[in-house]
Amino acid sequence: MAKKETQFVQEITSRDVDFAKWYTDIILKTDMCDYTDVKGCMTIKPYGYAIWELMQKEMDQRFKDTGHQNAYFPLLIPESMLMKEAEHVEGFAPEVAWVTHGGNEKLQERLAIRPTSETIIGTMYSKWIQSYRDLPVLMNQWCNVMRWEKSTRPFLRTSEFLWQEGHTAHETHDDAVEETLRMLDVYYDFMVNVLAIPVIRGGKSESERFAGAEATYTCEALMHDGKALQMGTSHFLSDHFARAYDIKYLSREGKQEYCYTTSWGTSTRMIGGLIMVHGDDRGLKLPPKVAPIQVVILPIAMHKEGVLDKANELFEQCKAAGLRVKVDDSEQSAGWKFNQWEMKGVPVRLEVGPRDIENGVVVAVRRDTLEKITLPMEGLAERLVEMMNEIHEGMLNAALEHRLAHTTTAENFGEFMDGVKKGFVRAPWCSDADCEIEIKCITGASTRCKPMEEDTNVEGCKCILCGKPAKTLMYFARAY
RNA sequence: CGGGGUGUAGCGCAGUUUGGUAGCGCAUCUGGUUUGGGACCAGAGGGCCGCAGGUUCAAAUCCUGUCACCCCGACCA
Repeated sequence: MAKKETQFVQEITSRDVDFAKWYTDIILKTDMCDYTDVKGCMTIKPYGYAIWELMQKEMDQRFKDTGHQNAYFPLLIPESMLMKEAEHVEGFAPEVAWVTHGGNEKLQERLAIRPTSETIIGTMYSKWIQSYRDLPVLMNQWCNVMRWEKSTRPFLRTSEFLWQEGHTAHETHDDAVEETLRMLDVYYDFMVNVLAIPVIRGGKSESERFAGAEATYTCEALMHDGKALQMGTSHFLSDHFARAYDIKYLSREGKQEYCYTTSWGTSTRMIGGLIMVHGDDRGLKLPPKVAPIQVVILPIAMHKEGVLDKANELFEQCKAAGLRVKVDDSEQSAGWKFNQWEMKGVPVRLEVGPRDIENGVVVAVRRDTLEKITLPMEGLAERLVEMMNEIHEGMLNAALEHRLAHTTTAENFGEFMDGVKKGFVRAPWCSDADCEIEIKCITGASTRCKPMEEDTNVEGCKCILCGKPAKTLMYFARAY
């Protein structure tokens, strides 16, 4: 017994001992991804990609439900096109990868590999939009983008990554703001109700804003090690890009007006968030809605008569109930399979052995609580469907509890310093960019967001660092 | 981009100081016994020692260059 436990520890580094090593152990050993020899790029293997596909499906449905359509725009952006919005260029220039040759010939104009598509989509929109009757334009693109990052980490920050970027154009300022917030809410709904990650919605500080945006809203999650992760952003671009890319329409009053545009995106980075929020020393822990396998059936002593048949019977029953289910009839010892599927994060494991068959029951083991529950075979699938919801709720609550336990409200700088070591810190802040930089230098914490669901009125309070009158309550944290 | 570290079988590593036939554990394959928390016995396969130059009779080992990855900073809409 003792020996077996030791062997397990050797396989995955303990989460509390070395969080970074634990993270890479999990993604490599659960077959989610692999490194390639291309700088900062990774291969997403079938198990990781299956999770992404489930995320895509859930998000895409939400985009459709809010009136958006999918489209596809080119990977390569001519340099001159990219250069039109000054602030945008300045923000992205350091991380753009360039195509300089076509075959053997040097190109007259370099082509940027898209770091994001505002510029090329803006260019297309200017051709497509003529009249207020064409508005709003609500499109989304599923694609890859490339940003030449200096340091990379699988899923969290890679040179190339998969994402979705929504781009919309509207008649009025208010319409665009409304869209920006609507999509933030779609993200929130997705993260809470699909990923079981309780995120904080809010506005970014000026310096953390998207290059060229008037306002950036974010969903911020707290990882188990107390660092924050920006899970998704929604930008109100005002008429900045419309002016740069000449997106104009003839108004109801017969005048040429600039559109107001938005953009919003989420990426495979969320997979990293999923791991770091829910995972434990046994490995991955997947919320049922994005688990490629929701129920794994393990026949015990499977060569004994009737065992495999019963397992397959249960498989059919679960499948008919709409569960993603698998029978593991591989020639491994039962103990090995237990650990393997726990590591892969499968929400429920069913054990079926001769003893169970005799008694007309199966043993179900929940991945989130490791609780063993004996269930009658009768009505099993229905019970499991319910259990999926219970697991989702359980995981969401556990993550929320962890977040609340690692969120402090700082009244002085000493409390701020202590709080930053633990997780989120709520503090009154002057909104000054220099003060923000200083806080980051001293504590390593950056501003995460001005929360939308909390009272941010700090009238009469002083800024946590500089002591000047505070303008707002702000969330701070060290971040990925 | 600075400071440190690592590249040897699918994974984890030894061997490098002092040049001399490529090693270990796990995994894999074959056959058999097993299976309720990481099973056992017997046998087998697997390598351009990151890549490119150089020194040498001889290089995983010494020298030069280069690439990639990891950690700490800086950077990161």
